[in-house]
Amino acid sequence: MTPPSTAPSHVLIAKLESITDLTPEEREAITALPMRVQEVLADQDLVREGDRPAQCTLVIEGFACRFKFTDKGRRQIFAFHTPGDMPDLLSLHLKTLDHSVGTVSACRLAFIQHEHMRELLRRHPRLTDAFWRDTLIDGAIFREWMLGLGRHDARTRAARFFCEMVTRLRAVGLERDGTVPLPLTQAELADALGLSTVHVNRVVQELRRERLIAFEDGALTVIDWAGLTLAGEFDPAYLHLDR
Amino acid sequence: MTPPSTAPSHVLIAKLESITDLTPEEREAITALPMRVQEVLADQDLVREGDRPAQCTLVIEGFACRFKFTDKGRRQIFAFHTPGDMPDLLSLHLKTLDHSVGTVSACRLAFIQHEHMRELLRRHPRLTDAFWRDTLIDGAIFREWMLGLGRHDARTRAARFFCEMVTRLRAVGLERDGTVPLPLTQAELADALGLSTVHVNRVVQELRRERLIAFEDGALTVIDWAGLTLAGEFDPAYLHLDR
DNA sequence: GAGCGATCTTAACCTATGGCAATAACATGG
DNA sequence: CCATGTTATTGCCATAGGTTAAGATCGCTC
Repeated sequence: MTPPSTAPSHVLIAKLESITDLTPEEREAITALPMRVQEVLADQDLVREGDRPAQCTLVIEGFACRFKFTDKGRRQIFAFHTPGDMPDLLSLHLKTLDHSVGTVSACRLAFIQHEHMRELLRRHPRLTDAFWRDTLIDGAIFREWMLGLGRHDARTRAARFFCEMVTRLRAVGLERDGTVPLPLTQAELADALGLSTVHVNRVVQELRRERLIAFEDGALTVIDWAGLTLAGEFDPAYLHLDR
Repeated sequence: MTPPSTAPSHVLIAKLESITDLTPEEREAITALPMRVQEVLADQDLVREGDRPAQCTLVIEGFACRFKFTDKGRRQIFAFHTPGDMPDLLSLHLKTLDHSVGTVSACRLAFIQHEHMRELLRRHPRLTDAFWRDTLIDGAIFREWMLGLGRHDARTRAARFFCEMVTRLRAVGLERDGTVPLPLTQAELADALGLSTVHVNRVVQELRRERLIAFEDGALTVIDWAGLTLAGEFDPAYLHLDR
């Protein structure tokens, strides 16, 4: 992992500043937030459906996801979370979690007690708005995935997913010369796209064959952005990266 | 339509009290909220994707929905909204709408200027939490629909949808001896469930034949709640009706 | 009460995607 | 270097659900 040189709150500030603006005092208040930092291996559950957490999780490094199982054991992944995201921020207002949160890759995480979050928001109403806005964008992403799950075919769904991830990762500064970290297996992709692993494989290969993307070794490179956005009918408006 | 005897804010208070508790002052502040009431016919767009509304909509009577079209003209409905709901509350923090809102049936609506909402929330931080919580429950419902769209077959999806609507409408007092208003065409149902109208018809008839529901004339009656929840793998936890 | 539009229903046929199973390609640890 | 586990790939066949189109119903309106 990278050296712990960066304060854990930096990624959070960067994330918030990708969707809103912060005053120096607000940045300072966030930096002063008490956090417990911890390294977690890949594929670990952080909180489970039905839990009543007393703290929020902040992703500092690595990928996390939110998911739920069908009674028959089929999994749907609702969201992937990247550095700066708080996958269970909603636990602040929804006492018992209606889905699970887990790591996808090895992660460095920070845990923030609810009481500290509440204190921060009480003192800084504009931060309340910022975090609220963040959860609303979360919801906008859900809707966009719903549109895909309900009305787009497999290829379109995959293409738009790749578009979204590139756009989001770019917004928090994780793009390096056209390449973005995306440490997902095809099985995880399948659970997110509502497809079988076999069909994900077919579709990913199709996108590769069409020279739209390269996706290997946990990294995604867009070869043909115009082509990919066209294939995915992608319009980033729903990400509300207004800045 | 029913006589305008009830103040428009009453449904909003009832809705909020189904998910949180309010003090007398808070109820009063909501009642004092300036609203413009208006009747709207069925199938009218209220706001469209890309709009930048300066007001929020409150459903007083009737059904509204939120939706978006694919480039190829296929529609996905994200949510149905019932009396007490504010389908575009999110416009308070997301300047430009990423989806449209329209009426499903004829509706009585109230419009509240953003500035008045902001003023209310500034004065009553606990109401901020309540409305935030409401948008989070909104998100929880999206996730549940995603699980259905991605991982449940058509019959299960339909059954769980009917379970959800009954539960929600019951929570705001719209159930009358086992029957609930549900003025949706099968085409609208199809757009919500991510199916074709033909297949919705097949599945609805199946649920009727199994004597689980009656669904006609804009009303839904559950004949066999145990059977329906089983068919839909329905667990109302995600609705967070904790009260 | 004839005509019209919306909705629902049924049928016949078609296709995108799923399920299963075998194989390949790597990593990892001993 | 071998054994093992995970992930990716390929092929074959099965099926849920889509598509198209033709009625059937049921208000409405003129």
